[in-house]
Amino acid sequence: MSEKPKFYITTPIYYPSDNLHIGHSYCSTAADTMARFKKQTGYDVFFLTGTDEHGQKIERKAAEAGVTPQAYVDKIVAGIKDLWKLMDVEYDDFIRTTDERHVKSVQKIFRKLHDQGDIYKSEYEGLYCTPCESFWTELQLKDGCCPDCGRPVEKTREESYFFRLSKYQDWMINYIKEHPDFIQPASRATEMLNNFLIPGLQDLCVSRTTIKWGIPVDFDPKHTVYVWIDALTNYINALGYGSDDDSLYQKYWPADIHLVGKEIVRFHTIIWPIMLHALGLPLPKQVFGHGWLVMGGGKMSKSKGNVVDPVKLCERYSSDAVRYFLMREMPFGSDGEFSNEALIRRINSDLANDLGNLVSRSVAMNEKYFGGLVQAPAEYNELDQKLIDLATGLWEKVEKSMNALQFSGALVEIWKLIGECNKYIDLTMPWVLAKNEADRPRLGTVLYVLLECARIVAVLIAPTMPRTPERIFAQIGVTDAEQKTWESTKTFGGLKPGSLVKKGEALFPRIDMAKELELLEAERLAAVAEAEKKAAGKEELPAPKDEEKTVFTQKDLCQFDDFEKIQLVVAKVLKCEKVPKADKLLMSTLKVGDTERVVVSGIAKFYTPEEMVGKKVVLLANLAPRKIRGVESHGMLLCAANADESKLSLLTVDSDIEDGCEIG
RNA sequence: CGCGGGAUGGAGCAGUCUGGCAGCUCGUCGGGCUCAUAACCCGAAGGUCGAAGGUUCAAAUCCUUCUCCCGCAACCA
Repeated sequence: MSEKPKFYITTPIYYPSDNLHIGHSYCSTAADTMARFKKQTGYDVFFLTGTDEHGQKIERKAAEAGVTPQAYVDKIVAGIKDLWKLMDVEYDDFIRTTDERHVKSVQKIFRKLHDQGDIYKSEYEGLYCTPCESFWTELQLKDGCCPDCGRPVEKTREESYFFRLSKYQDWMINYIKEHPDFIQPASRATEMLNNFLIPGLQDLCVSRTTIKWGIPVDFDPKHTVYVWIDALTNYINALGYGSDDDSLYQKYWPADIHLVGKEIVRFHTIIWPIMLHALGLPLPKQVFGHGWLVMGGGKMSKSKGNVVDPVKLCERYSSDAVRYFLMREMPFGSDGEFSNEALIRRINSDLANDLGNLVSRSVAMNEKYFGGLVQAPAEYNELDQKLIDLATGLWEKVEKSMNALQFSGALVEIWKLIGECNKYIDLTMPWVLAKNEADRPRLGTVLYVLLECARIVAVLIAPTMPRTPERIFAQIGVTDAEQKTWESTKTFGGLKPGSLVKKGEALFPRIDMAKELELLEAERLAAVAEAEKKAAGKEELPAPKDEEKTVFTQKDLCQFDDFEKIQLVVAKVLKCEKVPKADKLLMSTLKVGDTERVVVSGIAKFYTPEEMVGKKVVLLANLAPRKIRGVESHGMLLCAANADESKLSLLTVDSDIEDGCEIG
């Protein structure tokens, strides 16, 4: 018995702080398509996905919802699993970082790295700048002082465990240079080397004492394992690495492909490999960083109402259509724009007009002219042969593209055959042949060629569109398993004469673009209104329900003397401009009584310089000056901001009062 | 001078590594066909390939400089 070659592919474990959007679907669809393709071409495939459930953000979200973190993620994860089911993402395992198996293994790995000296406890002696709230390494210090503010750094009592990334830096650089296929697309490798590796790696903080929702360090329980070791090791923990039964690990590791978004390439190509190397384990063969789906109006965000919900799209247009669009629209690896218009255009032209209509007309003619009975082909002429050669040679081109993860390229090749088939109908004109009894054999041959091509197409699109092939088979009269194998596309004649074709409903009904866009736009507006209503409700009524409450945690008490030190005054904005080479900073010239001063604030994302001018704002006047991006800032403008800083509001005075007035 | 990516007919993209008539899809216009989901097939219009300079018999492609866009990093007293 010959062993099948193995293939292990993973998606990132997604962060279930909220429902997933179309970007996550994109990544998972790609992984699923690849997994299906490999299965179809004879591999023993293991496809892993999952969720990364720890950390502060989820802790906070759960508190806002008034439930435990576990209950919170359980609910989101259930939704994620439903989504994958809806989209036919067929994983072999779904790992959750709250799984017992994962927790145990993380603790074991942490301990092992600690015992062998790769993880150490640090005290930060002399390396903390209190005003900057930043830790610095020896290398970063300027003349022994904080490189940011130039003030002396202090000691801190806060302790953390650190992973010795720096120790492996040179090894990592060499590895990347010697394995050009390790990071794909190749431009990402350059980016990693120039941006992070060559400037030098810092040791990585791998534990926190301030976060409670996470995996405790078993030999030092006041520490919680911080994201890196927790999240990244899922790829081996899911296989049972280090457990009583590590047979899956033995069989499938190292991974053939880690599919990741470009934003996390860095973690997967620097931190993760070094971790594995330190553990004495082999590295994944390839990390592929795919691009993002960007919206016309910029990145997706709730308040813009441009978050695309894959559930809605799949329900409306079928998951196969959505999967096709995602895989076809942009070359894998680069960014692509998502729009409803583009989606509908693809569905209409590629799926309805080209593929759906081809099947429909071929089947209809066979029914009309032969009562549905598939004819045995007579001799093939030159025209037939050309089409046949194209069809039977297609698998090779598709394999080549698919193996390079060029999903769109593979689909383009398949659609060339579909196009040629449509042309073939025009050239052979079956409806003319049908008029002449003598042409019956020729007519039968033409229709056979068409139906057989449809069969080949159906087999080849299966990885991307798992449902459509069966619908095509049902119409063209394919019933046997061996007519559906990858192998069967290499020779012409899989379709059996004497089978019965049967016209079914349209594979992909045409969509009325104008009407549909209008509908979708109306829905979008409704969603925005909903979001705004929610946001407004949040401000007016402190806590209407268990929904979206802002958590308030009171800090340590402060004495009146402490408060007395602070000098707040009214200031008038005379002039305001952007700080060059900084997107978040505005530089305002303020009038305070008979004096003027310049203050830099991180509010450029929320206010334009023009609208700042003339405002009467609240200034913290006696704050020590600080140089920011080359500009000396004398004080701070008071603002209110929510936790994730998606909203910010400048404090102004309620009625007209002169600048310079004290507040207190 | 932080790092990287991008600029190609109305829209979206390929081609750039390895120079050799500028290509694809959608849209527009004209024609054909009637088997089919008003679909399909053929043809046409439309681009000085972001700008300038250079190398070459020949540049979208190689070199230099510049402009604009997008990510990452930095920045939020």
